[in-house]
Amino acid sequence: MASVDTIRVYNTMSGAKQPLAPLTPGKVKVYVCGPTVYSFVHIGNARTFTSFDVVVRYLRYRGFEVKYVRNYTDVDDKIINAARVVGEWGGAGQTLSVEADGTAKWGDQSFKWTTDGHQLSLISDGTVRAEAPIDVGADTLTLQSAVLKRTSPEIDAISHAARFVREFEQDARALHLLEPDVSPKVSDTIPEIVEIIQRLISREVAYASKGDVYFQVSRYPQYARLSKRKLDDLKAGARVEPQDAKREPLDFALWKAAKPGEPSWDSPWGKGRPGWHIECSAMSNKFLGETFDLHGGGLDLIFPHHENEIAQSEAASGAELCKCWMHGGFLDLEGAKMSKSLGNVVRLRDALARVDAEALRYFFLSTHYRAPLAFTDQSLADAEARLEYFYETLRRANERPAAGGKPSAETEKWLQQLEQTMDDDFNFAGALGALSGLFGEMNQLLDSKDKGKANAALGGLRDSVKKISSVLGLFEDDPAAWLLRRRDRLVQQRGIDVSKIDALITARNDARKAKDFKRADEVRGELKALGIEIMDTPTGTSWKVAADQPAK
RNA sequence: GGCGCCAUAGCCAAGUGGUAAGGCAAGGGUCUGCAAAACCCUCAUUCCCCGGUUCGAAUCCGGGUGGCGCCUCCA
Repeated sequence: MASVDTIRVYNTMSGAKQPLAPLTPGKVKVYVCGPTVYSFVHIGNARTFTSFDVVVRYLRYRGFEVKYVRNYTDVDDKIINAARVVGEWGGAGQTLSVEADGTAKWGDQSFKWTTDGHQLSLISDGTVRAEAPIDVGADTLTLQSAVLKRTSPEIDAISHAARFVREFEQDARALHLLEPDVSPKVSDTIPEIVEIIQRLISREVAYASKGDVYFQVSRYPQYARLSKRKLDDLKAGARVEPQDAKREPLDFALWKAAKPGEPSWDSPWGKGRPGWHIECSAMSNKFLGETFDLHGGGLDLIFPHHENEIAQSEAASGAELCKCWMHGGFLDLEGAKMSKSLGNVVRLRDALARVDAEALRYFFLSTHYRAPLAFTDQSLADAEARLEYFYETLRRANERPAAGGKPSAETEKWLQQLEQTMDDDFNFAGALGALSGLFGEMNQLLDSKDKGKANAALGGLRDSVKKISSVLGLFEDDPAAWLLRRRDRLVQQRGIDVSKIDALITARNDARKAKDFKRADEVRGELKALGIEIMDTPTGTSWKVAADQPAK
């Protein structure tokens, strides 16, 4: 094992890379902000989770014992709001059907929807088509001046959240995300949350007011040092809702008094539920202690989520929350960050139906985790084509006798390059460069005339690829199976008639046997016109779907 | 308005003081009955523009221009 004190990580707090230097040598404690489970996760979430998945995998590859915690926020305004509108709403002779998956139907029109708890917005083609104010107490919606009453039983927020925890788990498996060591939920952490809030009150940085509890930002002078904001600037933009029981505009809720129909728990301040940020303070403290090594999340969590987390945790414990703050860059869709309020969001599940999971991972790894990444059909198609190259190479390598063996000097060089580049703040794109070198070498060996020598070298190379595979979460499938599955998917997407292809290939091979090459080439042309490429190999003729158009 | 990030070939993208990784596309070649795949070669005297520091800058500093993000829920 190479020296492991060379890993450097960019810390948002300092704005610079720093040595990893774990609190306990050889062990790394990682906390990643997981999904708020109000609906299906989108590909932007998926990118962030994949980034930290690779970070954890790499640290383990480097010999660290990693404790990886990624939470589920299953108690939250967005969940409550979503659960409240999901279901059937009737009136005016029409039915509004609001589905948990984020789609809605009004008559024969289809929409995506969002809600802020006060109104339901129906969106199509990125434009809000209708807004329906919600009358919570009366359980009615007003859509285009028609008053709609709920006609299906309301889903409670907790089971709505539980469903999307399961959906997330399914997506995570499909994306080959490692299971974290602990995946805590807010609903399982209420006592710890209450306890930390009590401590904040006793330290006089928090106060109870009308059943709510607020963190008093002015009592925590170090506030906003992660986002590097000036308190005066924040005050200028702070919102004060009339019903708020806050002392000062910047104060934020640790505990919210229960409103009718909301999930709630008993507390010293009456029935209520945690505010948005406190759960991460409680969960990280419960499973990783007062101070841990790495805290990850998307760029957009810096303010206010992580800022508030720091304030709560550090005010409560008096200790530094974490040594290094890592933030993943956004995934851009059509030149802009995906915006839920406009409904231009691609769900991970939909993306996985179109493109191979490992191709999606490869795409996520094609640039540095902190840089923006544009989600386009072309880049996805490129990723899948590249993955096909890797798998084709591995398939060929698998046909050789499985001879163990030491990695060649050449292989060692590529491995070293991969480690060097990953050591420098997990440079994914750099790692992919080293990967290309490795596969180039493998193909050279596979093409080599000196089979004995090649097979010996191939053994060591294959082991090296396997190691890298575990780091990147790529090439986890059987190569032949992957290639076949991809072909099947393309066949289905393009509506290709396989029996026709088989017949044409047979016809061509008959022609070839008869040395009628003119006819054989004609058949090749016919197949080409169908979007099929054929390969003559020593073991027969195989075919694939030409990748001449982006995967749709 | 406040704060911050980014700008490298036709496209995607590494590189943060020592003379431009890698991928796609393109052109040439090897192999092949012909192809495909694979492999080899070629493909940025130059890193948005203008100044400055330095023996030396894509990399540091100053000033522009262009794009994006956060400041409200967001991965």
